[in-house]
Parts: sequence; structure tokens; C-alpha cells
Amino acid sequence: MAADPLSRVFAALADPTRRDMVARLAGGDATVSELAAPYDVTIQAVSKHLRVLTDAGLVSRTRDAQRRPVHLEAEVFDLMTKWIERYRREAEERYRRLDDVLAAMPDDVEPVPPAQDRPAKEGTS
Amino acid sequence: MAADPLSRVFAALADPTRRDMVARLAGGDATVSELAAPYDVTIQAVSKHLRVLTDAGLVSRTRDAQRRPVHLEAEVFDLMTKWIERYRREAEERYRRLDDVLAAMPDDVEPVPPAQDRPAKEGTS
DNA sequence: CCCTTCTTCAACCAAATAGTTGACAACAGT
DNA sequence: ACTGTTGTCAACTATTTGGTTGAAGAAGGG
Repeated sequence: MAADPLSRVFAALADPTRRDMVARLAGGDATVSELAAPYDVTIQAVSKHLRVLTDAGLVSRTRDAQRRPVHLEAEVFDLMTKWIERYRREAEERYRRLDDVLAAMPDDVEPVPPAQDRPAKEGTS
Repeated sequence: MAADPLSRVFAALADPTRRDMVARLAGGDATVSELAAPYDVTIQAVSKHLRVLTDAGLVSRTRDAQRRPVHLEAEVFDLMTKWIERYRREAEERYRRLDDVLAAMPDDVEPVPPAQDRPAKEGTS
């Protein structure tokens, strides 16, 4: 099991069903059966997804009679956002600097040759 | 295999080793063996991690003699950021509105009581 | 031409995950 | 005190994942 919080949050959101649940919970709290309704799986499976989201700190549970309403905890998103933004910014800054270097480079200095594609199967988007 | 791009990106970053690689690539391109050096796993394992990151569109590969330098593609982060921001904002907005409602609520209306969790493993009658 | 370096491919293994069914706990309403 | 509703727990299964070893592809340097 992934011990660190960031891994848990990313892993929790790597599943489309769980992302859809989060999306719907952003519109308001819901019970397990309400959440389960749109999906073609058992309510137990949904209960398991909810456990993953809870362990990741993305949702919290309360009690209302037999029901266990699910509540979205939006603050945890910040963990991810901060991580993502940090490295994206760092990388983009580096490219900007690289562009400056290239722009300032005299004509007779050849940059890295194009390195053409080999016939292999691999495809990069 | 997760078909949708968003799932692939989240899943790719759910692993601490892969996140660390991304973090280091934000500082500049690197070869596979350079990337592998700090970790206590085989170079093949690192190569597999790289494949996951590539499939997620987070990195791209080129060729330089025998080497296959790895390059961070920062734009893909936007996919996640957009998703995250959308639902966080939505949820937070909803709470703000809820706060307004609560603030405007007369004193004699009680909100839901705390209702703490109970273990309930094997209770008989 | 070998030979070494850098990297990937293939087969295999252990552990985690997402799903299932079946049982049962907690509570509400007669 | 039953009965139905809501949800969880436990055990089982199939698939995916992250790791291993061993072999092989691709390119450069004697």
C-alpha cells in the first residue's frame, strides 16, 4: 500500500469511476446508493471505491440513520496542485531560458542534429 | 490498461519513484542510467517506469548515439490541473454558499449532530 | 571486426487492485 | 418484535503492477 499521502491521492484519482464520484460530490453530498446508481457495479464495489477516497482524505463520512453520507474534502486537492505547479513551473522556466540561449546563439554554432526517427514501432505523440 | 489520458497521467504520478524522476527531469533532460543512479532498483525497472511516463505523455524520448535522453513534457500537467481546479472550485463555492445559509439560520435550528464512528466488529444482541 | 556501453524486450513472480457473492450490522417504521 | 433499507465485512477471483533475471538490439571505439 502506498504510504505517502500524495501517492494515495494520485492513485485514488487514477480511476475514472472515482473521479466521476468526486465530480458529482463537488455538487453536493450524497449517500452510497445515490452515488452507486449510475454505475453498472454492485454497491459493495462502490463502497470500496469510497474507502479508497476516504483513505486518501478526499472525502469524509458522517452518519444519518442507516445512511452514511459522503462529503468532499476539497482542501486535499491543494497537495496535488502544489506538487504539479512546482515542477511544471520549473520545467517551463528552464525552456524559456533555453530559448534565450538559442536566440542569442551565433549562426555557425549548430544545435543538436535532428536525430531522425528509426523505423521501429515506437510512437511518440 | 487505463484507456483515458487523465487516468494514465494520475496513475503515472501515483508512484513516488516516478514522481521523483519527473521532479529531477524538471531540472533538465537525463539519460536512463543517470535517472536510475539514485534508486536501488535495476535499470530495467527504471526503463519500465519511463515507459509508463511516456505512455502518459509526461515525457518524450529522443536519440543520442546509444543513449535515449528523457525530456519532460510539462504541458500534460495542464490536463490534471484543469480537472483538479474545476472541482475544487466548484466544491469550495458550494461551501461558501452553505456558510451563508448557516449564517442566516435562526438559532433554534440544529445542524446535524457529530455522530461518531463505532468499531462494531462482532456484537451479539 | 570484435567489444563495450546504453537500453529495451521477454518471461516470470509476488503483491496490490477492482470486481464478484454471501452474510450481517445498524437503524426506521410499523 | 419482526421487516425492509442501507451499508460494510469477509472470502474468493482475475487482472495489473513493480520488481527480478537473462538475452538481445543499437551504436561507437578500438
